[in-house]
Amino acid sequence: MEKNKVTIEVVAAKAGVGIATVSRAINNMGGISPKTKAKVLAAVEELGFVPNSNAQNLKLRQTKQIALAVPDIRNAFIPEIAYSVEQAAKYFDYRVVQINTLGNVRSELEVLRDIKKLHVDGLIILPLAYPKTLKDLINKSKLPISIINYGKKLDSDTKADIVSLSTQEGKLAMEHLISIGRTRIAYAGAQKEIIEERFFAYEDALDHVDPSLVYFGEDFSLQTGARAADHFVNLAHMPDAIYAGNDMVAIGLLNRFKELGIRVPEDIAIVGIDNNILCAITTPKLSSVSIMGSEVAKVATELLLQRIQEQKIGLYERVQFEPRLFVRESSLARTRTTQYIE
Amino acid sequence: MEKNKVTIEVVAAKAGVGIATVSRAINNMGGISPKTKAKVLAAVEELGFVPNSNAQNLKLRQTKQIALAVPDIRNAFIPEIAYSVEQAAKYFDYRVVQINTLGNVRSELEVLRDIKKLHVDGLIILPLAYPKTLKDLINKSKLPISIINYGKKLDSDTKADIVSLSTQEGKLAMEHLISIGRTRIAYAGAQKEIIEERFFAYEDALDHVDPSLVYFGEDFSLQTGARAADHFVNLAHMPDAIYAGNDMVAIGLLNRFKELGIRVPEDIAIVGIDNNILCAITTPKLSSVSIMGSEVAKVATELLLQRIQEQKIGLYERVQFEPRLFVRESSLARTRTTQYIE
DNA sequence: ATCTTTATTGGAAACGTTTCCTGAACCAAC
DNA sequence: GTTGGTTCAGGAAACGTTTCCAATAAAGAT
Repeated sequence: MEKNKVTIEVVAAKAGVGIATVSRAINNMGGISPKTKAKVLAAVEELGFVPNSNAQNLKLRQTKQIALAVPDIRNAFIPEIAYSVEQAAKYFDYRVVQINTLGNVRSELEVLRDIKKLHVDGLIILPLAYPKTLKDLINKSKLPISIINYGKKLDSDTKADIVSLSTQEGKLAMEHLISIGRTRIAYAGAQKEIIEERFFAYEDALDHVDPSLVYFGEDFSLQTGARAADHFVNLAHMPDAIYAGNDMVAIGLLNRFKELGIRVPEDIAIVGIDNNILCAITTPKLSSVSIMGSEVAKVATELLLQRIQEQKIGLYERVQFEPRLFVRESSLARTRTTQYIE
Repeated sequence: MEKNKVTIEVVAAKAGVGIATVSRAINNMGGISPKTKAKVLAAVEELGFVPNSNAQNLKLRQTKQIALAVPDIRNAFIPEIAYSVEQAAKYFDYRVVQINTLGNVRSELEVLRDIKKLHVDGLIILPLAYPKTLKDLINKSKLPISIINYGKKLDSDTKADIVSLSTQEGKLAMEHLISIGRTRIAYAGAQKEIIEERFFAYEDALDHVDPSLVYFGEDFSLQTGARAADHFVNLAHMPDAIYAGNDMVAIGLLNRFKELGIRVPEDIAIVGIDNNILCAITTPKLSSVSIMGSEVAKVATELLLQRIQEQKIGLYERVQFEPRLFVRESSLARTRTTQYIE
């Protein structure tokens, strides 16, 4: 690897000054005459000197890095979040280390447990589940943490800034389906343990839950959607609307229904959640509720970095973003159906 | 930030040994009796000691981190690559720092120029363009670099491992369109400077290029596809097939054609490139050529980390991955069209 | 019992910065 | 020309490891 041995000392020698002076010059601090400063900077330039960040960080007790732990960068709205975090961090001159927890609760806890080994100044985590251990580990941790809260209310005494993706998106979706006159509404998503709120919203919106209208798959994927479609189709009494736990599931439903010759929204209306880029390109276009992922990521990052820089302790923020409903073809009201059918 | 002041010295005191012994214990090196080792490890456990990586790295002259510079994590097959890199790096106990160059050539060069400031042991870069400066900067750099080569042949004297996403994917796509009997084939993509090979494959596959059948948009996006569709529709003599520079463009075409009442593949066949997850969920399903992104990313990462660990110098690898064609509905041959139309 | 050899151990230097603190140099004012 | 106050510069300590090297203890050979 043959690193350049250009250290601050070499620069000092070249410029004919002491190392302290070089340090002052490159960090442009006061207490140095413009003339020597220029001299030093010239030497820096000529030698191509770059301060060794390990040494700097060792001395300054920081790393200028934060970690971003997400379930899986390949999923739905995560790239958007990763992007948003990276951009916000860059503004503070911070780098982002990427960690995929792989939808594995154990590895989420591991991240927190080994957080010191991570070699970062702070952590942004988007947890999949919220076992009691999670809060304990967070509260025990000395590191600033921002949580991007996905669906579940966290105990208020959690020692972290929490930016919540709305917990109302399910309600919004359900209200929408009801408002367009659907009465037999189904739910499709992963087992409720993963993102409970999504399913609770379903229960809450209905007087009575028909168990046959609830389909729990393994995950929030296209496959889950396809299997859910098969399940609903085989019912004696099919639903007339489906609230899908996320867009991938919704698209899985859409596809399978198309293959089965079931019309959306005439036979069944569908609403997804996340409002990802795919919604606009499915057939029919998918109605969806946006949870404002990139805005949330930005705020979570800013809170974290402010906390780090100000060495703020306690006074944890709670920010809640409101969801937005985007009505597209998959949930047009029946009275307007003719506009859609060509 | 109130760091734990648990240093190796505290552990040494607790265990009643010297600091050198502690170091030997935690890095399980030889020359230490099992008994003392156990004693030290117990103290480590009890105090929750975690070695300060800045100090370690300063001493060892490494960072245990690599940077991944991609145009934009939100685009098409990039998340897959980022994921693959992270997983491969984890295997070597390395972390990945994420950088989005934002499709900006200048910022790509900046990454290379400031590579020392990046505080990493190596770099994986997926460049958008290949100005002469790029090679110069790479060759001048002392840091190990793996290039994920996207479409353009690099000079063979580039001092980096190069893993190439195939340059034959365009050829494959064109041959496919020709094989299903299409004669008036168009191209849609970004201006040719960005990924030249994609367009060159188009030129190479044809005896004569009709300029009206070539549409260059600003980028490889849905919008570019939509605009291309408008362009082709207004032609006196429409194409009967389109080779799209990537899937997003292809999907943009697909959508706009649907709105315009033009049938795919009956009126116009379409083939995209990347074979991303969307291909299976469009209507009609999109034929596409996969460039094997995650395999490429894995190999690029492994080469980089091997180079780092073995301190290998010179002997740069060139790996080429072959593309794979996935035929779906958007490019079914006309004789089989009836199978598709319901 | 004495002398080698081997297995463990601890002290101290080094990695490359930042920063405290002391010292020199300069200037103005008496 | 001495004094007092600024301003600027440099030496050295400290950050928390790893590792060389010397030292000690244990063990084996004579």
